[in-house]
Amino acid sequence: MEPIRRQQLIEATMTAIDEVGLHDATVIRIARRAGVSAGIISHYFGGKDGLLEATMRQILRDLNDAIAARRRALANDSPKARLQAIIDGNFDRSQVTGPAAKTWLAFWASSMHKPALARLQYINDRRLYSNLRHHFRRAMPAPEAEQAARGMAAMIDGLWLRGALTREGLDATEARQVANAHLDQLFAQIEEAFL
Amino acid sequence: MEPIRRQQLIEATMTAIDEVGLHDATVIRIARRAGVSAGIISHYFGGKDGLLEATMRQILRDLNDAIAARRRALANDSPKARLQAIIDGNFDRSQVTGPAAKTWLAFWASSMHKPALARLQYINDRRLYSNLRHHFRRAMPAPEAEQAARGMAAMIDGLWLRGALTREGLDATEARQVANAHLDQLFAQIEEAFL
DNA sequence: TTTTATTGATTGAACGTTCAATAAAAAAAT
DNA sequence: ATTTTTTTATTGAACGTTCAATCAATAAAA
Repeated sequence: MEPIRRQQLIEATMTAIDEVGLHDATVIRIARRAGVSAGIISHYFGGKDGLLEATMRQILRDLNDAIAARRRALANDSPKARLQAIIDGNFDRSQVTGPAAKTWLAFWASSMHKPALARLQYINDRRLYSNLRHHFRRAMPAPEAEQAARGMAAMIDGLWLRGALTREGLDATEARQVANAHLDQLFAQIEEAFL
Repeated sequence: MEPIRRQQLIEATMTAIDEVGLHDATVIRIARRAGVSAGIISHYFGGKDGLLEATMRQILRDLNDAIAARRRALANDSPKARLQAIIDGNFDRSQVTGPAAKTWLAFWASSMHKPALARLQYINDRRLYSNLRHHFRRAMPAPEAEQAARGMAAMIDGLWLRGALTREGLDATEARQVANAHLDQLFAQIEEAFL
């Protein structure tokens, strides 16, 4: 029963946050969404905070899985192909649906004052930046690679943030297009520097 | 008295949100910060929501003032110079201090489910995008200009978001450097296309 | 004296958590 | 195979807390 209930409650949490925001996503509302009673949340997650943390972990896991899948599907492992896989993974379907997107943004804001969430947030931020820098580093000098990684990380998060705020949600195709155009520019500039 | 109290309470709101987050920024906490009693908030702002909306308006006004000031200080009005003014204005001092940055991010998340804040948010987003597109449009064809504007807007917001989440706060100098490097690339590519 | 500004105790609503009671399932005993 | 016992899963009312808003009382200013 436990794994089933946990999954149901995590999904209900995302749905509730998508519908009414983190502040109004009460335990009763979440429990009703999942078709159970409020008390069960404390039973399986120790309390509301435990459920919220588990929900954020789920979202981060989904994101990493999406990126890993794209990497595995790669024919070559050129720096540019690897970077494209990271970009595409970040705009993977599981990440851009309303519930996941709004839940993530809610956690982003919340993590500023909740150490447990801040830790998860920090690890994920660093991983995105480190991965980007590592692959840029194979194609350009270190200072340029670091700047490129910072810019690309910001653009990905920014596209994602702006998408979460629009009524229609994020257009993943368009977001990929913008980010990949930027990637093309960075690599076009490298080739030019070698001529 | 009214303008003084309003200003005090708005500043106290940002400080409180910076310290404990939007959720725990209660009227009593804000009032104590401002050195007044809780009841005065309803008296001057009609309630807590009114105070929050006024605080967001203040932040957006400060941002627009910063951008306008940079534009006025401009020697020439070339597209690139105008775009640089927008970038610099977005990382102006008043925007990158802890209180303003965290308050803004808190409102960003909150605006997903509060129509009053969403309206302010939407207007500001559109203005940034429209301004960027307008100036890019003077230097490149429309489709490219739109894509460049989307990418630049995302990068600005992303740098800003990532800065708000780091413990040390946003490094404005570094953020400007990254955004301006991207701008240089966009313009370098234009010149190349004309050769 | 009249108007304006401010207080802070009170009120009612809503929240998360707890826990005794109960239902369902599994195991053991007959 | 049937009954009894034990364990596991779940409920929802009750509890204590916290919040924003209210408003009669008071102080200050005009």
